[in-house]
Amino acid sequence: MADTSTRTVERALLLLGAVCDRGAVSLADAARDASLSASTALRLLRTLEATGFVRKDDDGYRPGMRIVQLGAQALSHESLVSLSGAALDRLVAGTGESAYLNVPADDGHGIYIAVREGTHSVRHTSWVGRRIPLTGTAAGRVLAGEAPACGYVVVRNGVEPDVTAVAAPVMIGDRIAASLSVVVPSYRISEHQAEILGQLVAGEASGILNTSTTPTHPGHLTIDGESA
Amino acid sequence: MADTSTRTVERALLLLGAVCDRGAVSLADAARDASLSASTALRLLRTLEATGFVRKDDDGYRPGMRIVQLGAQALSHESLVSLSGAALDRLVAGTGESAYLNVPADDGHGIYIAVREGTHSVRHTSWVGRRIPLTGTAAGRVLAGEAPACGYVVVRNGVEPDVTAVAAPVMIGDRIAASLSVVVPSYRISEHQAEILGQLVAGEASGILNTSTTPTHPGHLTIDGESA
DNA sequence: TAATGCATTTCACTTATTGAAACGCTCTTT
DNA sequence: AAAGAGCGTTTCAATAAGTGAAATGCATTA
Repeated sequence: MADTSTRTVERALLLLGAVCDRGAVSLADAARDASLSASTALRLLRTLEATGFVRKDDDGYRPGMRIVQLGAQALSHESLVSLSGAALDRLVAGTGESAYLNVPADDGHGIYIAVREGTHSVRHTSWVGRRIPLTGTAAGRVLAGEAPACGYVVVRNGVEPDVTAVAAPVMIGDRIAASLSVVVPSYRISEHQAEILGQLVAGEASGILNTSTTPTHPGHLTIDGESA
Repeated sequence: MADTSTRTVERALLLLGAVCDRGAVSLADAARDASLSASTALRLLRTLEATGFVRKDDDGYRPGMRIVQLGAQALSHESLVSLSGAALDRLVAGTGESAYLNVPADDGHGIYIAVREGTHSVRHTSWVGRRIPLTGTAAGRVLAGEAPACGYVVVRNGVEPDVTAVAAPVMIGDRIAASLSVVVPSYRISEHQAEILGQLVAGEASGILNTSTTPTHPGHLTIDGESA
């Protein structure tokens, strides 16, 4: 045994990842992806199939019901959604604008996994499950790892005209777990205010997975003479 | 080797399921859930942890980022959501009412994984990710396996007053994969019409995973003098 | 027809998994 | 305070279980 990991399980999970990444894989492709011999890959895929994590049809192996179930559970359960709830609430309370949490989905896209609508009567609106491209959006650029040193991204009038999005990464260790963002109608926010908002969002984002740091953000930001 | 399954992997996936089911488990609880010795459970959970499928915090083991990722991928990728897209569209086109797809989530609940809003100005509304109880809702009863022989469930004024829900199971083999449903404001649909709608929904539901059967549903249902 | 690629089965090798036992720890009970 | 119970963790010898090369049959392709 190498150190403290179970090779068989690692390989099976690798295969599971390969199947989910490509949507539909042949046995041979999956085996190549995971650098396994065909016989080993077959055996492991069969186990994954028997447990419902993948399913097999004419086009090869596909993600199965169980992974959808567990993913949906993890999505709705505590995990990031509940962990980020307080931060989202604070952002809405502090700015009156809509706040979102996104995670990477299939290649080139992310999805909304948590939503808090703003309190302004004119506000940005989206929904859980919505897909966004990784390019041209603030949240997308954060998920793509393009956040600059300052820790946040501001995109004015990107794929959605008239709106300004401010996003910051939620890190889990050294990986980007999600993007926390606030989206504002552009007419309501100056570039300077967007920078300040960026710092606020970045602060909240870094606090989400830090149970140690007590969230002591003043968290009040006045945009265009309106406060919350 | 028993037949054609890898015990180690099966056990690891069992643990993964246990963790996702409960949201947060101690090592001992997880081991009990999966009928494993503590040392084995520990080793497997560490492998799951190293691969990002679970994470460990002060409260025990929780679903990790990777399961959220893969679940989101499977959700957006082909899988049920896209497979059911055409059926949902047909239901909305044929009835003007909102149509939904639900899967089981954590114990006693299901969640919406696909949504098509109806075209009537007065219509039922929900969103992807929303949780529903398994009791008192048509979709829930379907997911709980309570669909009668006729193949669909009608619930009038259940947990949500004033609405009538009609749901049918989407089967994958002999298991219930999801619930397909149409939800209508009660004042707009008679009991007789609800039964007809039930047959329509049941027909669409059975067709979702049947690539063989060409979807040849007339699919036009007139409710209360309005047609789509 | 031959050649290539895939899915599948078999099987001897031995590697990697296993679970009981023991340890330190923190609570709770006596 | 001492004893007891439960948890997370580590160790280790036994052996159960996973491994991959090779062989097979079946499609496609040249």
